[in-house]
Amino acid sequence: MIRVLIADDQHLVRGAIAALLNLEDDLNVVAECADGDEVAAALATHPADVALLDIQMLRLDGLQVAEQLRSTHPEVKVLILTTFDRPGYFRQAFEAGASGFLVKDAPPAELIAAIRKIHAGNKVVDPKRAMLSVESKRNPLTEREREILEHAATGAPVSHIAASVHLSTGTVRNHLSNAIGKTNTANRIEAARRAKQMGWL
Amino acid sequence: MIRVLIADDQHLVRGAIAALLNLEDDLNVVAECADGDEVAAALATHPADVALLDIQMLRLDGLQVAEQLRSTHPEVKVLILTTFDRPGYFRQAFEAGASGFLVKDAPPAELIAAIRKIHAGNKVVDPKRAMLSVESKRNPLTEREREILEHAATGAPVSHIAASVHLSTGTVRNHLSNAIGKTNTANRIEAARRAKQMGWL
DNA sequence: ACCTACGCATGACAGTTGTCATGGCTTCAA
DNA sequence: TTGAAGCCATGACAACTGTCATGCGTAGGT
Repeated sequence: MIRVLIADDQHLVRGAIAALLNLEDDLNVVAECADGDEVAAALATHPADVALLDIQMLRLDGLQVAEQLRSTHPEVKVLILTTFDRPGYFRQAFEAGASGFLVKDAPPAELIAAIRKIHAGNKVVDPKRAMLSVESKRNPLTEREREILEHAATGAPVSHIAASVHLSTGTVRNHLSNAIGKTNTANRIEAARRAKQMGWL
Repeated sequence: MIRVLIADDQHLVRGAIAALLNLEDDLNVVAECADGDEVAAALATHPADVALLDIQMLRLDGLQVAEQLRSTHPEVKVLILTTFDRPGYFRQAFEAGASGFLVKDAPPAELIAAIRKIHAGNKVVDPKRAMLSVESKRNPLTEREREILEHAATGAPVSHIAASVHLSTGTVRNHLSNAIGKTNTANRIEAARRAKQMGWL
């Protein structure tokens, strides 16, 4: 019997996936978490073999949880789930110690198969995605550029960004200009979009 | 036995919800659709009592399908499902003839209860959301403003927008300026975000 | 027929943004 | 120690953006 933990911020999806998995004779959902920061506590009372972690969670995202589990619960295998298939996620997932990576667009049978494979000690890798990942480069943005780009994504003018980061407007514009260059885009908005898409943000 | 159709572009979520519903003795998932434009065909071969429609679908979204079903299959009750709880969606759902509206964040039991209520001829309304909806105004944007704002959301410069809409740059800027005014924001980016949030886009 | 709302367009002005050159400061590795 | 890389800052220029006044045409409603 494979014990499964599910972490996903959408209650309905979480419950539905649990129902799906419990239909399998060899799978048993032992815990459900609405956010990443509940995972550790859940594992303490409900030990699991495989953790299904959604990337998009409010307080602590799936990648961070995976990173955490690697040291605190190395016996728990991690399968990262995500709604959006961004190139950077794939690499980040495995860097964080995950054993598998699956998009929510995949057929249910694939999820079930993936859980079994992972439990058996194998990695679950989509060849197509793996190829893409090789091409996608590592985050070229500096800490500051990331920080400022995040503010820019909200549409805030330079003056606001500068104020909230405690920098001069000139410096902010320099950082933005750098980010625009590195993302190969034409303005801060596209830069922010691209960076997010690449998983750099 | 209540026959249910599910339309959601994420295969895993679709299948999982189906599994969840099939656990109930009085519910039976008779069809699954990956996009809104498959619903009509599915209903032709698999008549259903209740249609679960996700708003976010690529080719034909849940609201459009609801609108369509109102005339072509008035006997099918519609329950709109959505990931994002935007004020405008709620109103739009009922304007499109839906019998219920549920966020994917709701507990699974609530979905099941909602389906039964709807099948019994009742409307499913979350009181909190209904209150919000009263306050939220109807879309004040004109067709053109919407169209241009959508382009602006991608970060494209005015010149690009103008080219792809076949207008002069001056006109585009006027439309944007109007949209910015109507959304009570400071620039096109914030305007686009606000409009999306309000369900105006 | 008249008013209103919408779409389209220009031109002009001020403000914001992207780029560049340049310089000073720190940290880290060769 | 020297150099590279990052961070911060100025100042200046060109380009882009938001606003406003003004005008014309078309459709809808009264």
